[in-house]
Amino acid sequence: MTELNDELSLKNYSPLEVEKKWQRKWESLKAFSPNPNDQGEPFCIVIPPPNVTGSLHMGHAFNTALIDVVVRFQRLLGKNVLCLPGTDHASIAVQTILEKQLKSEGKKSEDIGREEFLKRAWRWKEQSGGRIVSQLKRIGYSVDWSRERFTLDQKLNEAVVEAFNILYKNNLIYRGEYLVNWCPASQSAVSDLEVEMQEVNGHLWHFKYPLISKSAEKLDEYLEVATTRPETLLGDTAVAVNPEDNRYQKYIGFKVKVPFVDREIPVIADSHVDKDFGTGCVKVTPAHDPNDFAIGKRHNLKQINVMNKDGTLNINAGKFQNLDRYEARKNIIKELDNLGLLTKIEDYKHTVPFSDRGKVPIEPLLSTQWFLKMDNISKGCLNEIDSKKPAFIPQRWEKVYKDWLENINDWCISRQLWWGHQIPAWYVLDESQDSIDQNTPYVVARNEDDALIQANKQFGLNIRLVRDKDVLDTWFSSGLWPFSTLGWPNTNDPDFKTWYPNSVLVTGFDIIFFWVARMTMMGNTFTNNIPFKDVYIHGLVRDENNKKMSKSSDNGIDPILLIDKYGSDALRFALIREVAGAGQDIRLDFDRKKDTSSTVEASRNFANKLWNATKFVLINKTSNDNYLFTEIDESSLELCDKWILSKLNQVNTKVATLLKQYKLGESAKLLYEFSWNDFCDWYVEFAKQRFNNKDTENRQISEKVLIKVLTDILVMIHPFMPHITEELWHALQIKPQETLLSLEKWPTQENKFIDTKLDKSFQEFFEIIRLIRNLRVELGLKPSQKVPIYLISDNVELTNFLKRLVKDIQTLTKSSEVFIFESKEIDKNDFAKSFSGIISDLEVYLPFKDYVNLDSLRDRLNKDLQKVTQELENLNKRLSNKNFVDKAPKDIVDESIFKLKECTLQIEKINKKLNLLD
RNA sequence: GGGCGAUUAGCUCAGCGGUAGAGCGCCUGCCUUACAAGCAGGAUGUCCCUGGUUCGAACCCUGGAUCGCCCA
Repeated sequence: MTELNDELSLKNYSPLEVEKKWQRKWESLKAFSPNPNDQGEPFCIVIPPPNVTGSLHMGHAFNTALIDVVVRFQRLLGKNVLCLPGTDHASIAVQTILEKQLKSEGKKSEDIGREEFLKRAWRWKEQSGGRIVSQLKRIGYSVDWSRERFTLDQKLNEAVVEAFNILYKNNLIYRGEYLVNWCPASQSAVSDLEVEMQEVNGHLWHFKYPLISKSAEKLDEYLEVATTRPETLLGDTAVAVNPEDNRYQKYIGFKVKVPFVDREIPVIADSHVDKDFGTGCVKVTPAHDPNDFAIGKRHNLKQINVMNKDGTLNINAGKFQNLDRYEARKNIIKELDNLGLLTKIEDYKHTVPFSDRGKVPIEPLLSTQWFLKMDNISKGCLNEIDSKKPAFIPQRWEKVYKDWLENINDWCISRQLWWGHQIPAWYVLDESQDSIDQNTPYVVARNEDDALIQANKQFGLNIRLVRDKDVLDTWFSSGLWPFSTLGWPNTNDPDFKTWYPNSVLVTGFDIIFFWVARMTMMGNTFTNNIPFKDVYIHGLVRDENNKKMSKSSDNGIDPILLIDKYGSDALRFALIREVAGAGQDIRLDFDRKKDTSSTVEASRNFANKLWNATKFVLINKTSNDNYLFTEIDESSLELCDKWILSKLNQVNTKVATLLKQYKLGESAKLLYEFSWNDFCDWYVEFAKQRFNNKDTENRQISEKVLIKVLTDILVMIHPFMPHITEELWHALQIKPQETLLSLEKWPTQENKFIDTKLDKSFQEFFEIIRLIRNLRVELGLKPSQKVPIYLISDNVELTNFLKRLVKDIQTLTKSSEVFIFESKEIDKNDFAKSFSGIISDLEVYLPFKDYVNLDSLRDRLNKDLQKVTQELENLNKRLSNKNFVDKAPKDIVDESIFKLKECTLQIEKINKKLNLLD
């Protein structure tokens, strides 16, 4: 044995050591850095980039595990696989963190200026991003680190600028004044998707506006309105009622007076007003509410903005100027009450939009922003859906994707932040001008020089340029990720040519809109291609209380905790084994006090099992000769060899098929069962018996089969548990040490070994072994006590089969001797007082009169009798049903008839035995 | 209001037309020279309820209950 094997056979499984070793080796060998010219069909996954702010949580670990299984499997299939890693810059999140830091220093971002701010941001990115990369490496991700990308890399930045220019040139980008979701915390617009609706306990305040008639006379009548946001009344420009509403029809065309600001506003009719909500009268604030904005457009209402960007009220709020929006609300209610205008306060549960990042209520605010026109772009993707571009797995998510594309709104892509891709638009000012408003002309270009040339052409030479301060939504650049990472806009880049479109996108369902849809739209627009063939959607990791793990609810579990305890292989396997269903969420049983998880522990135990099975093989291997790995000569195989090879090849076929369909959980379970139950529990035990024999030829065959099966198991499990399988595979010295299992080939499926009839025979055989073991337990025999057993049956096929396995029966049941007879060969009366069991057409006797407790024997037989009788009844019922016999498939009917016969026979035998006892 | 998912052993979940499974936990016995991170046995279920389709339903279809998610 070599040093390596010595080491292994002495040692216990220590995941961390093994994992560190192979992670280093893979990296130093650049094992996963492919060349575009390598042979093999190209296969490419670009990972969903985690954002640099975070440290990794279990959700990332899950996503990573899934991707890595797919990628490693495809590599084993011989494809030219690229798995490209990276991170995204997360504009808002980073900005928020940095501003917090600054605040603790008593500073604001304006104090240090954009340049210094960005320096800090980059510094911070280096730290934080580094942490994520090291975490990903500890999971064992087989990505190409040499191609790692970051959304703000020079190249990717160029791609963003190019994309913006193309879109602008095609009239798809415009600058306009719209109601946007304003986050007063981060002081930036955010997109619809970054808004989360939350139910809050609020109030519905009712108050009345004094009416003024058409002839401008002040009436002693009032119109009562109800609102959840009284402070917005300062910006009201109308009161609307439903035209069908009899109560208010007469007032249409009248005016009301808005208190505090003394503005007279019209009473208008709009069919969108719900008669039954509140009082049926709606105050209309076009500058502060999306519905009102729409009403305002329909009726040409003025838009009066009463709020500053930090959530305080502005000059239009009159005496409430400079108050915070919630402070103002209190004051206004109080004063309305003083004026006798407040009529009612109701408790009211309603949903309020919150900023995802800022965690404060969103303020719908009128402002000038950049927008991307979506209708044509989304239509392009909708047209591809029917041809399964992309193909969603599971398919039901296609509907979610489609619905969103069909009901899409224009995308507000500008953010009032510094960290990100600055918008490549320059405002054109003449020398004297220094302020920019919505009418200021601008040019869009690839850089400032080009912008100047353009601007000079259009506006003459006496101008100066000021670049737009805003940056683009992070998802704008993420949308380009599948191709910007591969060299786009240079479509001649070998990476792009080889690996685009990507093969599959693997991601959580929570990100279908943010990401999947944006990528398909961008991809389709810029490359005329949906950027990936498949989209494999998985569930979310939830905590022990079924809550989604997230930073904000502080329930995240650091995967590194579990990796430290059980190893990455165990964590990966556990996560995947839990995900057999079609994209269900997984709940991780994690004990927060002890940092333990029984699911992950079970997977670690499985890894340990593989470790020890390999140890067993190494210890018993008699030679390092290559004969062990040469082709197996079928004629020399024993029954159990044939059986395990049959199983192996079935498992191989099934697992390969399942993996191609992204049924990772199911394949993991199958491999677990086969390795543990078939290989370790049974085949290794068969082998032991043969190792005790002196027959060296037989022994060598067994060694050969052991190694063949174990090797295949290691290869097939490798995508799930890459480190331990790589270690064990090397320990077996199947190939020269410099080769890697990671770059090996998936085992060939040899159908000639598949023998389902043999499988059935062995199933029966195992049942017989179990029966004998049971009998021994019931007899109270100690494990060390060896007794003879008698097997009696008139089924010659069965007895012949069993005769070939006599030695195995003996060792597996710890019997001193095994006798197999046909009933005519013996006198059953000799066994009258023996302890016995019956299984289909076989009787088992343990002739130990001294031990026999007749009552317990009778109990056992009666119990069996009851069970079989019940089954017989069921079968009888079934078969006496004419409809069943006529309509059910023939094999089902035949099977029932066969079972019926078996049952009858067995009952007969049990009864005979019972009679003998009496 | 619209849509999607879940409901199966004490717990976490598979199964999705032929009469119920796994892991963990639990009970019994074993340190059997690969493995106590183990071995051998064992117990445990109106498969949420209700109709229907079918020879046959945990599985398909009606309706409902409970929980969760997404969109408005």
